[in-house]
Amino acid sequence: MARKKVKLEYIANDASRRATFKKRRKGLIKKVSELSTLCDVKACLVVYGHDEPVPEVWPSGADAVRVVARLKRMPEMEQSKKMMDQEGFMRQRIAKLQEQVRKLERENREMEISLSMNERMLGGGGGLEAIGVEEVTGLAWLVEVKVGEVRRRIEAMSKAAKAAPVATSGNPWIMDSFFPLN
Amino acid sequence: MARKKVKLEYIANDASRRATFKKRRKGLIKKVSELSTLCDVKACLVVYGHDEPVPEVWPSGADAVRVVARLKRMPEMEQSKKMMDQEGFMRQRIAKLQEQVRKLERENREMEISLSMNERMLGGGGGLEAIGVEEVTGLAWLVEVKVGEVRRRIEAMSKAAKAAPVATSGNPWIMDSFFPLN
DNA sequence: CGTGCTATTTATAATCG
DNA sequence: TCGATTATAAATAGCAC
Repeated sequence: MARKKVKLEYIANDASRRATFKKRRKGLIKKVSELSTLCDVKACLVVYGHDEPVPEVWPSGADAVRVVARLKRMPEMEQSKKMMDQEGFMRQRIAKLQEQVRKLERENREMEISLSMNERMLGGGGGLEAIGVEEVTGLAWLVEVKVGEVRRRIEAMSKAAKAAPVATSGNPWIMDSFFPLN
Repeated sequence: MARKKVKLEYIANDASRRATFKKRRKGLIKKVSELSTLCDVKACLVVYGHDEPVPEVWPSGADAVRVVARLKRMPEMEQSKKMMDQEGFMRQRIAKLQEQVRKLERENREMEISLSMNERMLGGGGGLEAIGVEEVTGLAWLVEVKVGEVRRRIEAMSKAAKAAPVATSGNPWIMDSFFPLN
């Protein structure tokens, strides 16, 4: 933004790129802090330098880093969903298990609702751009519970598989069951 | 940065603050993406809006959030019917089923506790401001830990499967792809 | 409340020492 | 390579609808 308009693409020239990086990162951090001050909102910026071992973080590291780290891992979970998804492994016996689990899940859900931590999020159906502090807090617990359920199911599956392996034609672990796309 | 120089302090005027927030957050996100593009560095920005139910996250904030939402939405688990089961695979699973049910029931109890804790945090008549980055971070960390547990569980299953192979047409067990360590 | 539209303030790309 | 300088590109505060 100065003597010349810059194209939005990778700056090949090494020196220029590094200079630009330093300047812009500095400006960015300033901007974030300003926004936070002016509007009193929580915000976090993390910038990993190519050669720098420790990323630049605002505000003071630890906390922000963890939050961001977690956030960045979420997409991986999405991948995990696809991974385990394949074609039938064990299909019919679990019906009853499902029933009971579902029942318990329903109870869980009712509690969740009672916590009123989500109609907004779930309501959008997909227009989720961000999570508020309240939502994150609520979600943390919710996720914990859900993850716990999944873990237990997996445990059961593991034991079952060891006890009586079965030949399958496809990929057995249909994770969509755990992480439905919709 | 315009008609008048702005003081670096909380903007008391509600309307002005909101307007400024929207404008600056937008600009900030643009800046982050530009830096990332120009210098090819990893960066992440998270902005929690006060009134905004949804915080803005860059990059792929939407995706991350969507995943969480999906977890939360995990209601019916209809597809889970396909999940396990193949040909009479788990038969005496009832026992384990019951065991799982017990565990889920325990979870319900735990959740009730969580619920009360959560209410306390969220309570106070909209005193959401009371929730600091600390709390959110802690919860986020908890979730991360839980997710890690599941991942390890799945890895263990993967090894077990290799030890006692099951005929498959694909290559279902590349868990590292699903749960990259990094 | 959101949408534009300037007038100015900032952020910076290029340059210089 | 690193600041300091400067000419421009961007961002945006205050207004008008």
